[in-house]
Amino acid sequence: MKEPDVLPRSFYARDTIDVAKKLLGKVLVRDTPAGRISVRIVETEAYCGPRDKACHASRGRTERNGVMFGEPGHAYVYFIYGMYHCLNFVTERDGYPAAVLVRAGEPLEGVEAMRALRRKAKKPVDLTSGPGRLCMALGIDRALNGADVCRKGPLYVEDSEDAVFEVVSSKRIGVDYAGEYRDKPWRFYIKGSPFVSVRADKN
DNA sequence: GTCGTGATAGCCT
DNA sequence: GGCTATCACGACG
Repeated sequence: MKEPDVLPRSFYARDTIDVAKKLLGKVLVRDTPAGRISVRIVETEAYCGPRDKACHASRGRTERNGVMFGEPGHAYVYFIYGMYHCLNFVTERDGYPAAVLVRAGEPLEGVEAMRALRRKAKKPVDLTSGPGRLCMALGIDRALNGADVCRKGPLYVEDSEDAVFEVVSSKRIGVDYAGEYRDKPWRFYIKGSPFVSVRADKN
């Protein structure tokens, strides 16, 4: 069996909504000293640059969101609600601040390692169904902010065989403050996947 | 099963 | 000082 390719920088260096859709079904890999953990990405959201009021970059460049202003194909990891981390991939051209939030995955490899990192998950489906949960299960924190995900390292994304699935779009979660951008249908997930986040069916 | 609420701290005004 | 790209828990039934 041929080794899967790591998604190249050109994959991320294009329209953010495109990237968000195309990431569905791809394999997110977390290499740790304790072993390899991987999930199939089943849910994403697009945050489309300075005009998108839901995007952190809409209030200008800061220490926190600086990575988003840089080269595509890097991880933008931030801390939220005083407790959780969220994982994003920087998109578009260098200098244009946009990113895709990875909201949920389907566990593939390293399930035991994920369970150890997320003792509170009662069922397998609770391991990675939500942006905060996903980061817990994969041991992702701000140490990985800025990491290059276009080559093998602690964090990267592999291409996958083209599986057949239907993509559903809906409003993004938790962005009610974003004015006219609140209702943009920039959340995408794999139809029927039991691993999408808990608020999946709200629209 | 669904609903409401509290936790908790970094970030920005 | 207010807000946040969330989650877990307990109260219901």
